[in-house]
Amino acid sequence: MVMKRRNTPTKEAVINVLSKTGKAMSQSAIEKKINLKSDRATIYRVLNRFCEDGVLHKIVAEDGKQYFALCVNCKENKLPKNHFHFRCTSCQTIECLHEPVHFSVPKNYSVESINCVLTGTCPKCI
Amino acid sequence: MVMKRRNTPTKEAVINVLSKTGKAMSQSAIEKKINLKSDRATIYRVLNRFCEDGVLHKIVAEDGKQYFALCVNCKENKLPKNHFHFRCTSCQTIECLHEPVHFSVPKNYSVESINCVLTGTCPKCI
DNA sequence: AAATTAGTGCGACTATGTTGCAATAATACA
DNA sequence: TGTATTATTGCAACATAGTCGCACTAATTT
Repeated sequence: MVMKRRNTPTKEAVINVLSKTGKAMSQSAIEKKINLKSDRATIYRVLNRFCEDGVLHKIVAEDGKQYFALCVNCKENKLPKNHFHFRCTSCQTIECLHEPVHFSVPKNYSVESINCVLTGTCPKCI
Repeated sequence: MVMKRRNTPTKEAVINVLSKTGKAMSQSAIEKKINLKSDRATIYRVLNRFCEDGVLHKIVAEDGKQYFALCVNCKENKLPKNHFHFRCTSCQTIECLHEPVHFSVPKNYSVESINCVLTGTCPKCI
C-alpha cells in the first residue's frame, strides 16, 4: 500500500528553486532562496520524499552536507546515470557534470551507490 | 616558522590502529579501538595534524562522516594518487581501492580535491 | 633542572539531520 | 458543498559530528 503524495506549497517552492538554479542545493540554501517560510524538518522531509520518488538525487559533498538536485536535469541534459559532481567552494553550489563515472571493483564487491564529487572553483568564480 | 610536532601516546595509538586495520576509520571507530582513553577533540586534532603533514588522508563518505586512512598504504600498495574508496555499510569500514579515478572537467574549472566513494557490501560481509 | 610551548581535556558551541506528536490541510467521497 | 480520511506540517527534542577557547599537562630544548 503506497501512500499517495499531496501537492503542497513547500513542495512546489522547493522544485521551483531547484529548477531555477539547475544545481544541487543544500537544505539551508533552499530554505534561504524559498519564497515562503517552512520548517527545517519539513524541507528535509520534502527532499527525502522526492528522492524516494526519483524526482531528486542526493549528493554528499566533502563538507559532509547533503545536496539535492533535480533528476529532470539529468534526463534533459542526457547526463549519464553515474556522473561526477563539481562543488564550487566559492559560490557554494554543486553542479552535475556530463562526465560519467567509470570504475571497476574487485570480485565480490557489491556496489549499491556512487558518490563522486570534485571540489574546487567554477569558471564564474575564478 | 613551522611548529614542531611532538610524540604523544595518542598519536602512536592512532597510527597503530590505522596501520593494523589498513583501512580508513572514523574518529569514533578509532576511539573505540584505541588502547587508551583520549578525548574526542584530541583525536580529531591528532587526525587533522596528520592530514596536514601528509601522513593521513581524509575521505568523506555518503554518511557525511570523515574517515582517515594512512597514506603509507597508498605508497606501499602503489595506489594511484586519486583512487576510489569502497565503504561497506555492513562492517562500517572504508577501503582504498587500486582503481584510479579518471575524469576531465570543462574549461576553466579548477579542481582542488577529489572525493570518490562507492558504497555497498564488501566480500567478507556478503 | 628549568624554560618553552605543543598537546591535552573539558566544556561550550555550531550545524546537520532525524523523529515523535499533536495540529493542519489536501484529497476523496458522499 | 460538506465531511471523513490521512498525508503533511510545525514544533520541540534529540542524536551525532566536528570545532574552538582556555587553563593545564607534559614533551622537548637548553
